Amino acid sequence: MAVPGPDTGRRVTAVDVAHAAGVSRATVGFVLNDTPGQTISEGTRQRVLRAAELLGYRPNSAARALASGRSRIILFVLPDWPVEFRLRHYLDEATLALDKAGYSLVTYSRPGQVSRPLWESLNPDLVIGPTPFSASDVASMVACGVRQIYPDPNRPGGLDLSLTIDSGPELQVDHLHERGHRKLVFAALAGGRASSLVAARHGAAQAQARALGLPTLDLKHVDHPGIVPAESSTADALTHSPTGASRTTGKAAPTAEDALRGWLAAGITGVVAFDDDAAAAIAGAAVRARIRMPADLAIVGHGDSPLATMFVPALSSVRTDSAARGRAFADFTLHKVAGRPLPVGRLAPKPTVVRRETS
Amino acid sequence: MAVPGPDTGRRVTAVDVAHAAGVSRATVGFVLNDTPGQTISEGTRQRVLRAAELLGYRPNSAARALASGRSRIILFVLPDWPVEFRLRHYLDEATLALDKAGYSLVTYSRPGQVSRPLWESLNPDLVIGPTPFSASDVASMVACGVRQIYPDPNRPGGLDLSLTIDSGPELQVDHLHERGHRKLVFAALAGGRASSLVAARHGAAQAQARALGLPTLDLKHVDHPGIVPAESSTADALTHSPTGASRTTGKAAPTAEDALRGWLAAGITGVVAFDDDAAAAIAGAAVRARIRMPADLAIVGHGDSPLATMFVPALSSVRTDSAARGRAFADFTLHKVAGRPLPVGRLAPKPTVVRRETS
DNA sequence: CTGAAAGCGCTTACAG
DNA sequence: CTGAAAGCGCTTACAG
Repeated sequence: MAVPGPDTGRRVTAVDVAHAAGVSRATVGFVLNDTPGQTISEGTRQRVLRAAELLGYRPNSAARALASGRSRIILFVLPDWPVEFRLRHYLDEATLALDKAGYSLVTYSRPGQVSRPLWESLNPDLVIGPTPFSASDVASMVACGVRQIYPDPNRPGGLDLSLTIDSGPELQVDHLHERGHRKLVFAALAGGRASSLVAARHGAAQAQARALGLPTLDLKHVDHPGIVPAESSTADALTHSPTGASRTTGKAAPTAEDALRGWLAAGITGVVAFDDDAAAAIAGAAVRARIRMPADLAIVGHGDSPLATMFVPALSSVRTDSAARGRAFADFTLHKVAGRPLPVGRLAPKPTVVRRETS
Repeated sequence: MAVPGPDTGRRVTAVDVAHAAGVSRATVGFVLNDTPGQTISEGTRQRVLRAAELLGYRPNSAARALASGRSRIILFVLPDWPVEFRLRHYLDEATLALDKAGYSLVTYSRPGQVSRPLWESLNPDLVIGPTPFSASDVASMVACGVRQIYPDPNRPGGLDLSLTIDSGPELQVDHLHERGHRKLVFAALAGGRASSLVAARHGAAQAQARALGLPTLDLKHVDHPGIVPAESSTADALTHSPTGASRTTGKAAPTAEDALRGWLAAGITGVVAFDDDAAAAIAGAAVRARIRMPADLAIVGHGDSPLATMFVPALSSVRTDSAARGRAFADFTLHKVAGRPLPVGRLAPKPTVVRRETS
């Protein structure tokens, strides 16, 4: 009888390990899963472990999922909007922490209408995303046996663990305030798809401005040719031309430089940018308009992307500890799948302002 | 007897559908899977389809995978290096095309040493990555029953479908050549992790320079404070300070501006950048050194990232049709899982140069 | 301390 | 044209 192994075609199963170790199949499972409530003699344990190692045994996860009813897979549905640069650190840390607990993290960016969303083929134990799922998505997940969904469709209103909001906007406002700026605007790129996130960050910045006794902090949209607009929001759009010359716009939109000068004329001296892309677009327009930074206009971005250090002038920006947030995410997830209540008083990692040349 | 459905806790199975449609369980499978070689009467077919629809039946993918031995999952292992901005378009298109054929695409960025790599929990039919897998990874995949691995570990040497190399470097050289530049360098950021990709692109650029009768195109590494170096490559490093003032470097490295002037003094007028980050770092140094672009120095990036349009001056860059490449990837994958040979003469989508202000 | 056995929900020859 | 039945490789009460 050929011993199954890396050489033969057939995959090694628990039966093979049981044979090799001279025990029953169930015992193999007990040893390998550290099943509680079983008392296995140390000798048996070692024999099983050694046999499994020797044969290169890997449990078949489909069989395991079918028998146990749990896949040990966590599905993370990525947001629609461009993901921040540091998401990878975040996910790497979360993956590591979940792996230690025996879970696998799968990230999913769902394009348009697929016929089989990933939760259908993966049978995840838990699905989590940054924004609420549509009713039909929830129904589909439930039909696929997903036990836990976050944000919880039964308690709409918000995430238990905020993946999208940090205290960045507050910090941006504080920073500009400390440096003597009083009249601020909140600026985002027109055509970005993260409208809910823009609104949330703008709201947070506004609240902080109010708390500091500053005037109302308006939301301005900044056009940029590199960005394809999703919906036109021409109201307060600021058009930016890459060359300052080759403009073919039909509408008589003000040039970016003119608009910026308008801001300055209105007494605005500080810009809270939604993200570093918006900060760069505005800083670029300021460079072309020969507006001095930070003397005439101060700008603080959000995300601390490579763009912030690359840009000339280098962009001040808010940095978050992505790795710590990734671990917090894993922590949240593990508590949920285990059905344990979340410990109270856990601290979200605090972001910091990295000051560079624009503030 | 309660009819199982969205309301009851129990998940709907094929047995429920069979009951509702008044047929056997096997027939349900035949209808839903369009099993070839079965002749089902139209009436039966419709009854089954309607019952499945009504009950919201979703096949249990774990059971299906266990019984059939195929998971219909494709695992895409992301490269180690920062992924290009347009990867998302690429993956979205690939996901869509694979979905149509009944397959799911899962992307995987593996952090450090996890105890259970994703191919262990997913049982993918095929694993594909941009660079060859280590021997231990291959062994692990084989032990987990992965049938197909690309790049093929048995035929080392390269990908059948190039995910990493396009004809971008050739185009960059052509573009600079057309615009009258003769002495060029190839520049990458020091500390980037994509060393194999840097070498490949540099090689392609060099070959094209040779074909055009240009002098040898050296590889230069550019330091940038925003990038954490993986390995030090101090040999020909170019240090870039974000403020031009607050430098605390111990070593007496030349300033970025000085180094750039060195290039100019050596007669170099064109830079083929590995990616847009490298292009931006060099363009930024040029701005600070008051070197005119493209009059004194022309730069062409690669990837056409948002950075290229954001930067001042806006960066010329090579753009690839990511969506078309994503479809080509799906096509490749589907041929492989079906065991069909790849049609010959398929064309990789051709990239183009987007000329902006640096060339 | 260990094993025999049922069951998870499918697929797939095989038999009518 | 349709159904009865074995089998995929696990987990998990249950019985010794």
